[in-house]
Amino acid sequence: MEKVSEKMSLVNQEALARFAKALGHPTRIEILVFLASQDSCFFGDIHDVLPIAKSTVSQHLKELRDAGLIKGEIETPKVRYCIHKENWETARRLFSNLFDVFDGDGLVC
Amino acid sequence: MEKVSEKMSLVNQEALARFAKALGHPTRIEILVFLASQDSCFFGDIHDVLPIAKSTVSQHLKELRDAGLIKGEIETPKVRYCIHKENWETARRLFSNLFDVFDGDGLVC
DNA sequence: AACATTGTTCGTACATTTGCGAACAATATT
DNA sequence: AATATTGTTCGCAAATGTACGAACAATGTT
Repeated sequence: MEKVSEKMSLVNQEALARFAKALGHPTRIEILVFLASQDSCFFGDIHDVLPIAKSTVSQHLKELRDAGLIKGEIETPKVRYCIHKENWETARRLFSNLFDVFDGDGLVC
Repeated sequence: MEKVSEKMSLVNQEALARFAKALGHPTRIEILVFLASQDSCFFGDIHDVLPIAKSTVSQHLKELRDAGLIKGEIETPKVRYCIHKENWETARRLFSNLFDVFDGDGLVC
């Protein structure tokens, strides 16, 4: 394992990979986009726009929660989900740093 | 499945999820960062900086290739890998659009 | 022709992910 | 206390992902 460029140190690889993994399913992207575009975001609303079982929706939400991209809080008897603002910004920055690592003017195959 | 916001149409969800999935492993992030920071990028160079079997490295490279993030071309007897410039830009734009969908000034849980 | 170098592919083993329905928990309503 | 509502959790099955060493392919070198 060699030393890497300075730019690379801007990329927390483990954290980035974890965010990316959470984003790595179409349904989860769809959930995030829906959440990001909604003010109200109960579980039921999310389930209504997806063609899959509620248990599966719940599982995807759990993964997004575990990854830190969303938050869920109980408003009995419902659960309100929304983007986790701080971590969303962190993820944005990590991805931005990753894509900036490649200087497009360099050598290309 | 409801109609979604206009912003959402900027996010090609399938393509984005596919890129994200490819990015969803620390080793693949490491490979990409290494590639992006190198002019020369033979398979062996990549293998040298990773603590895993070459067959596993080859597999990760294949996934990155299949996702379109990198290109590999034979320079006998070596194989030169590098970032796939066009698709890299596409991915950058897709992620950027995704993260921009969330307007941080909206309601938060 | 044998051998070395460079990577890929194959076969295997194990872990993780995805998806579903059924069962469950927590609270509100009759 | 039975019922209804809202989501989560459980248990299962099938598919995918991860990692390794061995075998292989393609070329270059003795």
